[in-house]
Amino acid sequence: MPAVALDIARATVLFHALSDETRLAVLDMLREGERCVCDLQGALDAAQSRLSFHLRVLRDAGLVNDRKEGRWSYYRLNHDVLAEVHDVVRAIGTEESAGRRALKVFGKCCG
Amino acid sequence: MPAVALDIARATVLFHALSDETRLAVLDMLREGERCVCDLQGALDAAQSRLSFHLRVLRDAGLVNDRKEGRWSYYRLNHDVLAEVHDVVRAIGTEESAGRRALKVFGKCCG
DNA sequence: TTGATATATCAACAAAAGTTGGTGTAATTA
DNA sequence: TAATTACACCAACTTTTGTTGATATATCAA
Repeated sequence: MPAVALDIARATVLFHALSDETRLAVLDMLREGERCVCDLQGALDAAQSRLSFHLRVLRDAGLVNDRKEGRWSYYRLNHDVLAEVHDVVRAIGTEESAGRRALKVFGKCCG
Repeated sequence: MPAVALDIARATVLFHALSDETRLAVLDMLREGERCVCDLQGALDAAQSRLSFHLRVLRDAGLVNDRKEGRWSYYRLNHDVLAEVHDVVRAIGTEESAGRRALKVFGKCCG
């Protein structure tokens, strides 16, 4: 019996959003902070509609938030949802044995 | 400049392997320990070739290891690779600012 | 040896995801 | 106001993934 139940449907959406090179490149850029679409476009050399498509996937999964200012849209990481992903991964590596939690990994960094 | 460089190609493979309900259900079962394919098949009610396909995706990504014994194949989680995923997620949520690492999240569980 | 079981793999097909080029709209500048 | 910019969204198409049913192989049991 798992220590923490996995919400498999939700996890699938999150991991799917993370499973594309363009989207990961976007997230990688957003590590440094908020960016407008035009910046991302320039840096990633992706066609505008393509980038827009990927940003929507990220936004729908909740991994990024956006904000409109004038004619620009600014995107930024949603750290809460990144933390959610983090927890999901941790849950997969955790089992319940003999009635109490046993961490199989992550000992170095997680309580 | 990111605190930890992301290996985007590798991360894509890992997240892709995690982005399917059947595969996550398999991993969820393996949290409790090693299982033979027949057990997984019974529990997940998946056609044999379908399950075999998904196990291969997981194995190719390194998320599970397998072992053959008689006519059974046993699969188990590869905790090292789960830890790798964990680190990737953590890296995405981490930025470098003013020359030193700044964790934006994960404060509760990670150093 | 014959037959059954466990599982991998393959080819054909179906479904989902990603790309491209175009259109629409709001904001901005000339 | 007219032209331009930033961006979302759509339809058609391409590519990638996943499913199904069949076949192949190894092991084990009778």
